[in-house]
Amino acid sequence: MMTSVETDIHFDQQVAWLRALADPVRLKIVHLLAAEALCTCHLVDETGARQTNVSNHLRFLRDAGLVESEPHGRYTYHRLRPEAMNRLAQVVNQLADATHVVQSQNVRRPCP
Amino acid sequence: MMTSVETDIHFDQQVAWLRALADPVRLKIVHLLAAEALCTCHLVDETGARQTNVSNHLRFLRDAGLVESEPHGRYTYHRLRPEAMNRLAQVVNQLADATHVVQSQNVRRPCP
DNA sequence: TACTGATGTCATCATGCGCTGACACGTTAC
DNA sequence: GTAACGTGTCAGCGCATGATGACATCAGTA
Repeated sequence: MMTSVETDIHFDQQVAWLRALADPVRLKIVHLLAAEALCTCHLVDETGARQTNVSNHLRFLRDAGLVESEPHGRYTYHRLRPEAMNRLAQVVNQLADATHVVQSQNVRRPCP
Repeated sequence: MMTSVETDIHFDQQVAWLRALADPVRLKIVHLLAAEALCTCHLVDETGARQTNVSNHLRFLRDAGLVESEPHGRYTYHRLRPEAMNRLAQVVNQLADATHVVQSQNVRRPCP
């Protein structure tokens, strides 16, 4: 049984993940990284965004826990973190599943 | 084989869904609606937000295609749209699955 | 060693987002 | 019919977000 603090932390984590994905450039980056690990310069080419902007977005994604980065000489490789992507998928799946139950059984709270 | 236009529409739809969920109040509303259909007044009570703010958020969720609303006398019931939640879940699942492949096979693009 | 290249940090700015409150409109209760 | 209630729209405001460019730092090359 989750306490209120644990629930809040988990909820805030969900918001952070979703915010991270809610920007077009960042979502594009995540789609690209879902196919292969890439350097910043690859992401700059693929997205068409300025290098500094890509760097800012990657910072955001890292802070949200979705991406990890690793220096490789003068280059930096970025990849998605599977466990974070999994947990996000779990949340969304639970919402989608619950939505079906609510609809099929027409669950609703009575009006006051 | 999707054309570029179809891809863009689909991508924009993803961004719209994610933006809809990326606000704390809206995510809270979605969690609540995943449990049961609710009136605006219920959502006002549960979220603690102003009625007009809840109304604004519901407009946003409807425009994103995640929620549908239906008048019920002086009340309005809101519910999540299962097909939209499903499609969102699919997108996130695909990203999570692909992430595992990239990691287990260490797929990466060579540096320039 | 000097120069080039990749990348991240910092500061700044314009725009858009989220919140608020007045108000209009439809429904319900008396 | 009138008043109360529920809700959505509109307009306005303050702040956060996303983009930009200068610059610093580190790695690679000649």
